[in-house]
Amino acid sequence: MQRVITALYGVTKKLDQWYARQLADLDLTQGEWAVVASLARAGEDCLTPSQLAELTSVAPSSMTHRLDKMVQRGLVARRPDADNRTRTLVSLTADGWELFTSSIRESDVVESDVLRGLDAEERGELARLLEEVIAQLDDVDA
Amino acid sequence: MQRVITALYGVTKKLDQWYARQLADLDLTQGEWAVVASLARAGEDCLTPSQLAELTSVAPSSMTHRLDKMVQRGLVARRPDADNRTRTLVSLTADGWELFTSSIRESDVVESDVLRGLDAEERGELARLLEEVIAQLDDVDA
DNA sequence: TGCTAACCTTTCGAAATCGAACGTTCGGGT
DNA sequence: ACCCGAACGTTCGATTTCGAAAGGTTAGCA
Repeated sequence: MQRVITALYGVTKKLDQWYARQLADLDLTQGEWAVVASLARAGEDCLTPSQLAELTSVAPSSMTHRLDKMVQRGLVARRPDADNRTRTLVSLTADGWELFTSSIRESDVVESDVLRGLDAEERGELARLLEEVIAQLDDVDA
Repeated sequence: MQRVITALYGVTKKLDQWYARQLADLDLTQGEWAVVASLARAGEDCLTPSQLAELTSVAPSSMTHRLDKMVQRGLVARRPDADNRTRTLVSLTADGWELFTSSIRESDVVESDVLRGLDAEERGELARLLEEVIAQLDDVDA
């Protein structure tokens, strides 16, 4: 079913363009936004650079540089883990949180625009099918 | 519906890993494969570097370098367009075609693996929903 | 014809990314 | 107590990518 894969990449390509446009206003890279969003989702728990690299599909060495920039900009903070001194914990600063909460509204608008063509039932069905595919892929990986 | 977007990116992320693994055997980048596939899909018609850049979501200047490497490797060929001399036409060489046809079988295997969890009807439904979303996004762009 | 605006490709410097190697630290085994 | 393998973050050099500017070509228009 080449058709499914083509459609999949078509949607994500469009979606990337959407996000790139929105993020340009915030002077943020998609990768940097992925870091902010990951940390926000983690909530109180901090994440390590390795975890962030894994979550955002990037090499650990790239994450080092990315975090350097974001620390310098005051969005995130690094601090050593008291329990395991090989680890470093990364967390959102107050500015980072503010940037997240202020831009999440825009993001909501985007998502509703993206899915405007589908009613609630169709959205649920789409999510279900995609999650089914993910589950299969997870099994194959393991 | 954050759930849909999350699932979407989840699938494409897994899918990218899949393709990266398969392509590693051919010593090909995903970007290079995208060029080969685009040219193959175009068939007899040649494509310009700009078109390839657009199709593969990359800057034109990046495509120049990418094509340099692929020409040197003998996968594609550049030749001037007789009708419009600002244009350059890119086409697959015999080696490029061979690489495409030989690897397309692997690709088919991958895709059937990816969608193993869905029956024919579900696949059709998934494709339909995704294409609906694309149509909406196209409208918004225009 | 001559001129201008637009387009296509390439070149160039800057930035991001990657893979490999390194130093440090943790945990298990002897 | 000691050593060794594994994990973690970082540094380094090489590769890839991007944005801006340059060079060359076409099409429209006076």
